Formats: sequence, structure tokens, C-alpha cells
Amino acid sequence: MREKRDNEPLYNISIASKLVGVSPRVLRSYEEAGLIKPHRTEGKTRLYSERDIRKMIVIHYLHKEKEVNLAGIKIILSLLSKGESGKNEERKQQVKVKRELLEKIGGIAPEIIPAARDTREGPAGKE
DNA sequence: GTTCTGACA
DNA sequence: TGTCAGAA
Repeated sequence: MREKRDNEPLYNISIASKLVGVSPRVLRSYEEAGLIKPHRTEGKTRLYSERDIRKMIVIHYLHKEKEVNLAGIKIILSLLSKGESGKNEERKQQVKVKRELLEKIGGIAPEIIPAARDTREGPAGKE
């Protein structure tokens, strides 16, 4: 269970970007894509929580290492959030649906994973 | 000085 | 994604 503490506004975009390893511009793009919603001060300055930081690190990994675009990451994260709540029986069903959906992603929406389309030639030695 | 939004390459 | 403008 997540502590409400993890959701406390702690870092400005400058510090958050260093913790995640990207530029402030990238963090703003994550927000534009609807992947995260940092707290805001009265002056509109973004304040990120520990939870936001962890989530953005995952987003960064999926984006840079797996080459999944932000729209795809949004879908993936929404699927991964399923089955985290509800009663055992309900959660069991959600997990089942999640597994099936994840299996189908490659078949019905390969566009979310550019690298999976043209395996023909891309920068050699990418493995 | 820092962050924000919008915009362009 | 980097960078710049103009405002806060």
C-alpha cells in the first residue's frame, strides 16, 4: 500500500529532472501526454512527489530503452494499474483481463512500439 | 535567477 | 527534444 507521504509535493522541476535523468523539457512533455500530473504551487510551478519521481523513471526507461512512445506508455501504465484494488475475486479477473490485453497489444497496436515494426534494419547491433 | 506557456526546427 | 521569447 502506498503511503500518502509518497504523494507529497517535494521537488521543483529542476531537481526532479536531475533525479529522473532527463531535462525539464522532457518532464513537461510527460505531463502534456497525460502520464503524470504534478502538484502546482499558487504560482503554477510544478512540484513532484516521490511517487511522481518513481513513475517518471519507469516512463523514461520505457521510452528510451524500449522505444515505446508516450501514448503507448500511457496505455501500458493504465493496464498495469488494473488489478491493484478491489476484492480478491474482482482483482483476479482484472489481472486476467490485463494479461490478455497485454498479449494482444503487439498484434493490434504495434504502432506503439516503433522498434517492433521494422526489425529489418535499424541501427545495427541494438541488442 | 527560475519556471511557465507557446512555438519552431 | 532543444531552445528561444515574453511574462510572472
